[in-house]
Amino acid sequence: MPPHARPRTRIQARNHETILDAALEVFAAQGFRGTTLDQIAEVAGLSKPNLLYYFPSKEAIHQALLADLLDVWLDPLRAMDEGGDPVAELMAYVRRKLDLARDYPRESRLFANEMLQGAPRMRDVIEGDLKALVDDKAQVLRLWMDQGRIARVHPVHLIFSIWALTQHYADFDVQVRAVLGPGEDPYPQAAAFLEVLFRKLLQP
Amino acid sequence: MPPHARPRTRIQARNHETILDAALEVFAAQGFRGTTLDQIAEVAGLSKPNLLYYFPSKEAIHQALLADLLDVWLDPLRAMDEGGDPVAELMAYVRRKLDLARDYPRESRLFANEMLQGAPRMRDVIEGDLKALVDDKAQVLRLWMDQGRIARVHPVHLIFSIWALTQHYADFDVQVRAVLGPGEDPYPQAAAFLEVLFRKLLQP
DNA sequence: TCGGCATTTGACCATCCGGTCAGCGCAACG
DNA sequence: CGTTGCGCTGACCGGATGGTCAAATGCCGA
Repeated sequence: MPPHARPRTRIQARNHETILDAALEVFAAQGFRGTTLDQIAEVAGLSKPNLLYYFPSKEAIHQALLADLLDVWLDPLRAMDEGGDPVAELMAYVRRKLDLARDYPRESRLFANEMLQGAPRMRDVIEGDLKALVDDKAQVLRLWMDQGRIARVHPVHLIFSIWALTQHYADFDVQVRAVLGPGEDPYPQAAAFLEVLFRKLLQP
Repeated sequence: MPPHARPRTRIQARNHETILDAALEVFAAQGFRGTTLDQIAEVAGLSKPNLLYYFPSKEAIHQALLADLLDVWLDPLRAMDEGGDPVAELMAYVRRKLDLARDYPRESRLFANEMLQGAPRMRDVIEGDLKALVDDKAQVLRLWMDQGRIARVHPVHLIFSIWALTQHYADFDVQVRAVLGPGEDPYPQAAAFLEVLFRKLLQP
């Protein structure tokens, strides 16, 4: 019987991972509908029926990727500590988010694809966990603003701006590199630029 | 003979437009591979063979959309005038770009889709016209910085930041609205937020 | 009114796609 | 050494998909 539950043997663990990695590659670039099982199979170096031995359907592979995604994605925001120094906490968040964009661009693009399509498979999480977390952190930001420790701006749009500016480097990588010219590494420049931008913005 | 050239009669003009509008709708949400001619046909209210009477292929419809796109997209940047007041010019660019995101979100998403896929059908334009325009405007920005009229930051990343922050509201519309809560119009808030952000960033 | 061209469509085709299934090779174990 | 069950595959299926075509319909000027 196909192991549609969590991996149990070593072979299952390895192939599970191989398939998810290949699927991430293709889904991130082509979106859900644009991706075929054959493409995933080829990237994974496995046969199509073998894919379906480990996952019950294309849907299930996609779901598995999305399920893992949001946790990793929101971790840096969760780490923002009310007790720390406001500017330092926010700058650390920006830096971690930019590192995520650099180190996990495929995950960023998978997420972007889902958003572009109207989040048909993530609505619940977005309106639930994500909104709750943002509301929570927005309260922290408001507190810091009330205390005069950072400038008063719309706290949710402040968070949006961090998302937009960091994910842009992963999602629009081709454009960024084409415009900067070959040989330029965008990320150190981006880090320096965002450092200045947010420091100025937050200055009370 | 099918009019695969530019529209000549009134009917051709109307149907050309109807098809492109419907195609924009679907391509923007599903990407190129994820879109089917049947979907476009249904949105357009035409039969599939009729679509192919006006365009030789699905590719051709997509190409037609992309060809129109970049011009509209880059117009506000082109309008940035070396002779004007630096901060006013940049703020006007931000505002126009945000208006574009609000009024033409489908175009923004079509572009985003293309970028996510690695710009397979736009590489040339990106590396050619787009890069040339950005290089040109970056020179203007450097001049303004040399004159001490705006703060010194990486000019290309400054442009990136305008793109990222404005397009985010179109591309991630679902997320933005879900997090802000129902009934909130993101755009006035975004306009106010970006006004503050860029004014502070540009302050010498 | 009528001839001719523009427009539209139903039927069709080859290919692709997600998914199924019977069975093969093989290692573990009695 | 036979059996059992995991991992894997070739062949296949029904439906979707991009595209074709001959024929039907609509529109317009002479």
